[in-house]
Order: sequence, then structure tokens, then C-alpha cells
Amino acid sequence: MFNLKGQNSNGRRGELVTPHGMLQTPFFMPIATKASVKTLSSFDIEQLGSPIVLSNTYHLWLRPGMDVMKEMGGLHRFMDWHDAILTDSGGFQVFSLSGLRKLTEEGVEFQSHIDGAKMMLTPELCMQIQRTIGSDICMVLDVCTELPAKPGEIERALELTTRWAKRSKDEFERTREESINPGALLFGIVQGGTDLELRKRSAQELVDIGFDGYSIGGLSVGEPFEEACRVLEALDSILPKDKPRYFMGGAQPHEIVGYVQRGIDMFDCVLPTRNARHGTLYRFVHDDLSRPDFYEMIHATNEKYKYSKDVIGSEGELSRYTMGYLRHLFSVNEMLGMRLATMNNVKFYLELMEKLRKTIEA
RNA sequence: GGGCAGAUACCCAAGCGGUCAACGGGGACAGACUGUAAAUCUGUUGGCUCCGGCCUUCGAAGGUUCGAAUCCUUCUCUGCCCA
Repeated sequence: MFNLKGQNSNGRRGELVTPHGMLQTPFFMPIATKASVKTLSSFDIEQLGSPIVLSNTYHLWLRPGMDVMKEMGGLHRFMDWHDAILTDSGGFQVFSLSGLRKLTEEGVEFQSHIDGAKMMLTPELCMQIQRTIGSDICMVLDVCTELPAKPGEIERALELTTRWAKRSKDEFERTREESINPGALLFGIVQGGTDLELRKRSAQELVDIGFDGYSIGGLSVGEPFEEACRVLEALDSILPKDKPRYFMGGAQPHEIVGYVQRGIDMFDCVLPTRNARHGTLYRFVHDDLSRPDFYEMIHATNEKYKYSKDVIGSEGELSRYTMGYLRHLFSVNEMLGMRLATMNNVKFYLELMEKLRKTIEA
């Protein structure tokens, strides 16, 4: 259930109720693709204050596999995570593993990137897997296309996504009662590339089917920020006001500000966690989020931090260590460096969302 | 004292007459990363540059040659073996 509490030029402010807690929107989800936010424990994420993490159907399906997931009582118990979980469907892997899959009406035939085994992921199986995982917010299996795409490809992907969305919803309802998490939500995924007419069509078809929320997929795949904004603006009047809107896969902090202004309620992105592992840290520079330079990205590995006694962050664990120490950890490839950087960046994104929520309320 | 092997850029290490400012690693430096096949990938790593080149380099000093990191001589240093 979604409760839109207010809306203005700064964005939408709401509450999303899931079986594992009520989430204040807009919010950001750290990514735990393979049942772990890389380098962090569930305890760490709790400490950092995230009420939700995102995991992945395709990856958990391959490993540990659904027999393990079933035996261990679902992902919440498996990773000892007590708050909400959203699972992506594997639709992004249609894009990122495009060399290893074949699309048919029936579903996606993946050639496992691990052992090469051929595995068929259908919209129905995708729902069953997410039910077994015990996800709170499930995604329909969609077809995420690359940009630019060959003529007709975006349209075909969109149409297939819609047909799969219908099948997904039917299967989602069919499996509700037997599920370990019957109160889970199901989101449809809007496709259509950067073609506004296709986008509107995709959204309308999904709205006709009816979902608990609407994801905007197929963005953050290389298109310019302005182009993504146009898509969001085109969708605004079609997507129901009383349902949450989820921008899949993005973005950089200043882009998130722009997307929130255009009505987005939910985000996820690998940038904070991946960048952290690669030594790039986010930090606030100004309080005014309308300034494009309200934050900076620094390379902790840079020589200029060699003798730096500045602490990494202002509070908690991060206030105990210097940039000089962090730089050292990265130079000698000590895992703690990646962990501290990840904590810093996840904290940054969570704080960004907190600031945005306050901006809307003000 | 004698014999053999070797000395190449920050380190290791190719090269054995011209296409060599010198392969490949490592290190160092810089950058990229957007629903995670990602602790990954890319670039730079002698100096100067009007970006066409120019200059100085392969232990040292001489020499041979049109031309040497590559061949010769001597020296210095290192390792191994024999006395």
C-alpha cells in the first residue's frame, strides 16, 4: 500500500507499506545482488539506517538455488535481514548478459554465466522464484533493451514486456496463498526506450493490468540525463498518483535530485557500492541540493591523501579513520578499505534521500 | 689467483647489427563505472615539444660499422665453481 502524503516542485513525499516495514519515500535501496551488499553485513546496513535492500532473482536462482532458499526459509532469514527486500526480476540480465541469452515468447533462455548451463526463465518461474525468496516487492520479468537500439527492437521488447507482465500478475496471484510472504507487492516495468509515445503506451498497458507500483526500466543505460527526464515527464500523467514510481538502476546524486523533482519515489544503483570498491567516495559540499555541485566524488587512492589526517566521515566508525589510512588500505588492497568506502557511500546516498524528503516537506 | 655466467628504465625481465625510447609483468600515477559476469576496466609511466618531431639513455671508457642495447677491447661490480 502506498500513501502519497504530499507533492510539490521538489517531489513526492509518501509512505510505502510492505510486509517488512513502512518506508518513507523517496528512498534509495543499496544493492545486494547475491544476498549481500558487497563488503557489508546485514547488521552494518541496519546501522547505516537503510530500511530496504535490493536483491536479484537471476543471481539467487543460479546460486544458492531455490532448494537452498526454500530450506533456509527465504532470503530474510538467510541473510538475517529484518526489513524490506525488493527483488529485481532478471530483466536487467537480459540487457547485461545479452550475449548469453535468447529471447522467446515463452521466456528468456539464459546460458549461465557461471557454468554455461542453459536455463529457461519464464515470467511464471520468475514469480515463483521471488515467492520462494520471500521478496516484499517483486518485479515482473521484463526485457531491458540497450540504447541506441535497432529499429523495432524497443517496440518488440515493450510488447513482450507487457505480455509477460500480464502472465506475471496472474502467476503472482496464483502463488499468493502458498507463499511465505503473501503480502508482497508486485511492480510492472515500463519500457519504450527514449521514445515518448512508446513509453506512454507501455505505461498505459501496465496500468490497465494493474500493479502495486510502476518501475521505469530501460534508463540509465547510456542515455543523457535530459532524455531520461523527458521520459519521466511524459509518464507523469499516465502513472497513477497513488502508486509508487521506481526509477530502476539510477543514478548519480544530482540526477536523483532531478528525478525526485519529476515524481520518482524509489531508486537503486550500483554506483555508490561499486565506486566505493574502486576507491571513489561521495561527499557533500553544499547543503543546497539544487546546486549541481552540491557533492563531490573523490578518489581515495590519489596521492594527495597520502599524509592526510582528515577523517573519512564525520560520525560513527568513519570518524575514527583518516584519509591517509584509507588510501593506504586501498594501496595494499586490504578489504577494510572497500568496506569503509562502501559505508561512506551508502551513508551518503541514504543521507541524500533524507535531505530530499526534508526538502519536499519544507 | 684461475674459470664460467651476468650487469637493460622505479623493480623483475625480453631484446642479441637498422623497423628500439626499447616486448611483457609488477609497482607508481591518473581516469571510468548508473535494475552488479565488476576488489573490474582503461590510459600514462626518460626529457623537451610549435605534436611534425628533437634530444639523452641499455654498468663505465674506448673501438669496429653508413648504423650498436646488440660485435670487439679494457675496466668496475655481482653470482657460481676451482685453487
